[in-house]
Amino acid sequence: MDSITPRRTRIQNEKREIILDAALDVFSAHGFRGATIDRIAEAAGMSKPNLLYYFRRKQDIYETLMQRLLETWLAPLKELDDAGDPLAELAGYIRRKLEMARDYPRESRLFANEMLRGAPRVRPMLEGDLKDLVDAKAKIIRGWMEKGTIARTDPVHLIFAIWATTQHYADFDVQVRAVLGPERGGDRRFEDAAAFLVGLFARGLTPSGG
Amino acid sequence: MDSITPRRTRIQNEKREIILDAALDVFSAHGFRGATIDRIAEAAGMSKPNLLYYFRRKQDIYETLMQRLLETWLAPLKELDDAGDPLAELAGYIRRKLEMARDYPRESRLFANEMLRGAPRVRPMLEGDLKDLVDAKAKIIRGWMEKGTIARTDPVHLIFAIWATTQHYADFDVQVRAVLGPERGGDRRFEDAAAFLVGLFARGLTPSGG
DNA sequence: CTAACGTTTGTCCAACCGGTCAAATTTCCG
DNA sequence: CGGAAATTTGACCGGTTGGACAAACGTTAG
Repeated sequence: MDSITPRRTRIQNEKREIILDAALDVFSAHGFRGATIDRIAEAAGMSKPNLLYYFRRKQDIYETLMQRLLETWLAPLKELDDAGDPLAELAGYIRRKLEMARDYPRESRLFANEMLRGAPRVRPMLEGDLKDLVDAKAKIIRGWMEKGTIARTDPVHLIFAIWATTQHYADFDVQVRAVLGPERGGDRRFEDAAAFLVGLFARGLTPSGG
Repeated sequence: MDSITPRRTRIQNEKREIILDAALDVFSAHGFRGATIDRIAEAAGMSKPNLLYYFRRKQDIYETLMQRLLETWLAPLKELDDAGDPLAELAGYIRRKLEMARDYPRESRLFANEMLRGAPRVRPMLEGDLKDLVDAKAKIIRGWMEKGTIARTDPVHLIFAIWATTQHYADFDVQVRAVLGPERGGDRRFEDAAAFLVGLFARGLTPSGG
């Protein structure tokens, strides 16, 4: 990447943050094509040309957003610790991912949308950084399996399952709420999900016999 | 709904199918806004006005598609049988859903996209038919739990987990392939996923003790 | 104060897009 | 065959959208 970091004024830093936050709203709700510069500008409380003064093209906003997203997205997995107790480590990972689904649903949906579209803007990083990280963590998990601390299964598909089940609560939020109904679909739903998922994976990963 | 079924000629039936298939391609790849009538018409091998002769508005195509999708989407869950062996029934359900992710990825992505956008066109049915079906099947699962055949957990979150893990292989296909790499990301991936998921849920649902 | 620089906006434009329409062509059926 | 109905298309239209631009306005350092 470019090593030149453009000098930015105080106002530039502030406004860029405001724009990025507004853009996250709009992009995550409507997708790249569905989001218009006008809407983002309105959400950011400024005129369209003013917004375009800070980001020259719509793509630039989206790419900046995506770049940041990817960093924060991998953070929870990075914390998975070889030295910790396997089941506790995995339970902690599930909880962290679920908290991200709860606290950063916009980011989750933005990411999901990019994947649905075939990851046109981030495929190289999926095959690079992401694959490397997953491989490294899969190795740790495989180590635990070989020691017999957890049941023997496919570590990569296990990671997929954790991603899928946790992100589901952000990406398919409407469906989750609709099916759970007004009571169980309220704030409780993340605690219920955490209890269920931690239980499911714990039992699913407990070594069967000897 | 309208009880009047419009009379259609042979050509109308054929062309409408061609259009719907082309539209499924385009909508599932680009979303509603990202899909243009021109692209759908091109994919269907006809001119734009010709396409609009069969479907007067873009929305009509989308809604027809969505209506059909919902029917086929719920079919696998409907098959869940009270009288069958609980673990075998659930394993069968997982396999069926995974086969759908493999054989109908466009439908899966179209549905995922609709959910991501907040289900603007199908929310009523989520709260109606879908909720009813899930409630009914959750009752069956709860029955099995009370009989002690499977472990006691939340049946609805269990269904969510099955949906999430299976659809993941269609919706996040790019990511799955990228992380698995060229070898394990080939045709094998669905068999590997099936083996992993059936195992995970089987162990996760086996009653712990007495 | 003032010149230079940073910020903001009204106006404009070309491309795109959903949809219309009338005219041309093809299919169907007696 | 022949005419009516169904099908197909080129041309067109109005609205939207991404983005350009220059002029106006604000800020700040010397």
